[in-house]
Amino acid sequence: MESVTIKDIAKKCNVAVSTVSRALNNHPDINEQTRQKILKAIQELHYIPNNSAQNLKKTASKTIGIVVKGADNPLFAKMRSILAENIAQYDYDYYFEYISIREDEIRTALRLIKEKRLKGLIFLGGNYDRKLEDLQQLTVPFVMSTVNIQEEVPRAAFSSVFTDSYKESRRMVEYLCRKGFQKIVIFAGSKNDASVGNLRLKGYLDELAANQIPPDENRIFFSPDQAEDVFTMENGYRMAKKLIQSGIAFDCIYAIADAIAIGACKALLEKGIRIPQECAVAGFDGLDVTRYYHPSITTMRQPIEKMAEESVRILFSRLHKKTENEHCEFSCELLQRESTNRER
Amino acid sequence: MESVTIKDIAKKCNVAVSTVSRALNNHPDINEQTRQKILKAIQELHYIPNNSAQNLKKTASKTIGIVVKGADNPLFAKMRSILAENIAQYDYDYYFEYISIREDEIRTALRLIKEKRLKGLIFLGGNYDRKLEDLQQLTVPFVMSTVNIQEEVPRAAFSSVFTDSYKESRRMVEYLCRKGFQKIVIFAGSKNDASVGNLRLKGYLDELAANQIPPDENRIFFSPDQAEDVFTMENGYRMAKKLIQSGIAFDCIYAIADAIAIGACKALLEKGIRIPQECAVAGFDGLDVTRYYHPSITTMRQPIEKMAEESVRILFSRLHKKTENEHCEFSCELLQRESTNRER
DNA sequence: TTGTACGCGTTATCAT
DNA sequence: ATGATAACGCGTACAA
Repeated sequence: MESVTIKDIAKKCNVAVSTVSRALNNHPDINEQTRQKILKAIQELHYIPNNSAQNLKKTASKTIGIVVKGADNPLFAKMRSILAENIAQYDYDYYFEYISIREDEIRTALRLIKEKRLKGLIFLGGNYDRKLEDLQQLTVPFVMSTVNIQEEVPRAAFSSVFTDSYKESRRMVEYLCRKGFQKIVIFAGSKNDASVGNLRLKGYLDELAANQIPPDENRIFFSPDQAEDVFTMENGYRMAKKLIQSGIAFDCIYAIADAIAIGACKALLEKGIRIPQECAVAGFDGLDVTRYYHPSITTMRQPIEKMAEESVRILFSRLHKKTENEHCEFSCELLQRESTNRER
Repeated sequence: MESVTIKDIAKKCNVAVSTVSRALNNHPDINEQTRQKILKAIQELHYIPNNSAQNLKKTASKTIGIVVKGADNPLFAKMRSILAENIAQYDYDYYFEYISIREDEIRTALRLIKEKRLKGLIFLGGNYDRKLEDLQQLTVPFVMSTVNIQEEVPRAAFSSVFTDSYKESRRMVEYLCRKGFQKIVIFAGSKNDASVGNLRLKGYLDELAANQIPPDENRIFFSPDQAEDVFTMENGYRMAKKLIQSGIAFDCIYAIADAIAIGACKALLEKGIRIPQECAVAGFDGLDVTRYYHPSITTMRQPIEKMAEESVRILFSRLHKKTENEHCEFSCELLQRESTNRER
């Protein structure tokens, strides 16, 4: 049970703990022989430094923390590796912390700053209704990546990298209208959604209005209230079943997320409803699988690779050059695929 | 920069640090008034305990560590929540650590045991060629979940929850043979694979032999050597393209992972090759998306929910009842879907 | 080049 | 009920 500490190494080698510490941290002023002796002892006793003690002692570290909210979001899996690569290029370490949708990312961040002596932070995902007060507690530079922050919060209080969910949603609906679809059903998030789901719905409504298509409550399908189950294929599948049963007329389904779109496709195809001839389908986010589905699915791709790179760039610009907070908006890429490819 | 510590709280409240500590940790012997006063100060100053210091001081904790190797493996995403729920039922905390394929999970575990004063460990993913010596370093009970350990290692040295990749692979191939497929191509892992990929390939070869089908080197397609890119749709897509171009005759593709199967399906469908009429497709693991693909994809589903539950059960049996190491094998469920549903 | 001693923030063990 | 203090494992300033 009792694990081997730096003292055990020191004792075994007949040196002081400080000498062991020097050997560990590659200090220059140490005899090569004693260093080798110590390294050997470390090997033999399977010594591993206690990171808690290290962090407690250290007054600073070259570490960037990344708080990921929603570990199962497939978008974030890709960003992870890119963030890691880019941060490593600055000769910094990084530390990922995954939290669930229910946890408070600011609180998590505060804990990490203390615990790991972080130099900076990157947030992936999270709520867009943060208060200024919350943000001001953060004592190190940080970048909100793929998060929409409420407009009331002064932009000088934080950096961000984002896409405009509302605008891009309008773009998608504008494209669908241009394609000639008249009866576009939306598979939205839950009614109490305070995040991208709501913004995308708003974009849908406004763009329909702009195209002189009167809004129809029957064509809005809300997800169940459990936030966990919204971005799933099963959810899309169920909503499409309900739609088909309802008898409501439709020629296109616009899902606010790709997973929902895939579930919808399956329900349609099962019923022998052809895509896009009888019903088109469009998703959102640009998951890889939309390309490999058959038919391939039209989607609005978020440039997550570039967004990850830019997040790191902004953070280190703040860190090294003491620059002000920056905000960088990225445009989505409309990927026109088979699922909406119908001649007018 | 200077964060608020327990001393600051003590000073503000005119009490000793030990009193603050008592308030924090719900000690019984403390005046309710002073407790309230302290709690209020904590709120106001936004105090958060330094977890490193806590862990350093604590001699024990009620925490289970979970080392996840391969964060992007979609299988593990689901197990996460189930593990969390089950551990919480025992009134224990849990701590997830995600590591890449290249990192050493034993080393990570050793570090965590010290750092977090872990009571037990669960491993998700990881190599199956661990040595006894490695395992013996672990000073707390642990369960290898969804990992295959080399057979030379004495079973008394560890607990495990697993499916038999070799056997289940044979079952899949046996099913495909029974369905009457004669020219089954396998999309395998990389040539130097030392894990499930290799075992599934072996199962394929042996089962073909058992069905008097002579092995054909041309029907074995290896993935490129970069381990990162094996379990991807793109990999399956490319392999299928190569297969089609090669002119090799085939009536079925068996992919050692669902993602690979999906990529393969797309390549076939793009070329107008009908599934399963002209070529059947089968995957492995039981990802949700196989059900929603069109055609739905036959796969061998790992009962990950039950496996997660059992892992926790075994661990706490070891912890509480001091039981010996256990090994629990789970059977996969063959999900017969449209992609192989052809009349003989 | 190496050893001694202090402090990081917290909890536990004594006193009071 | 509360306060003073040692100890957790490590890094570092300073002394030797």
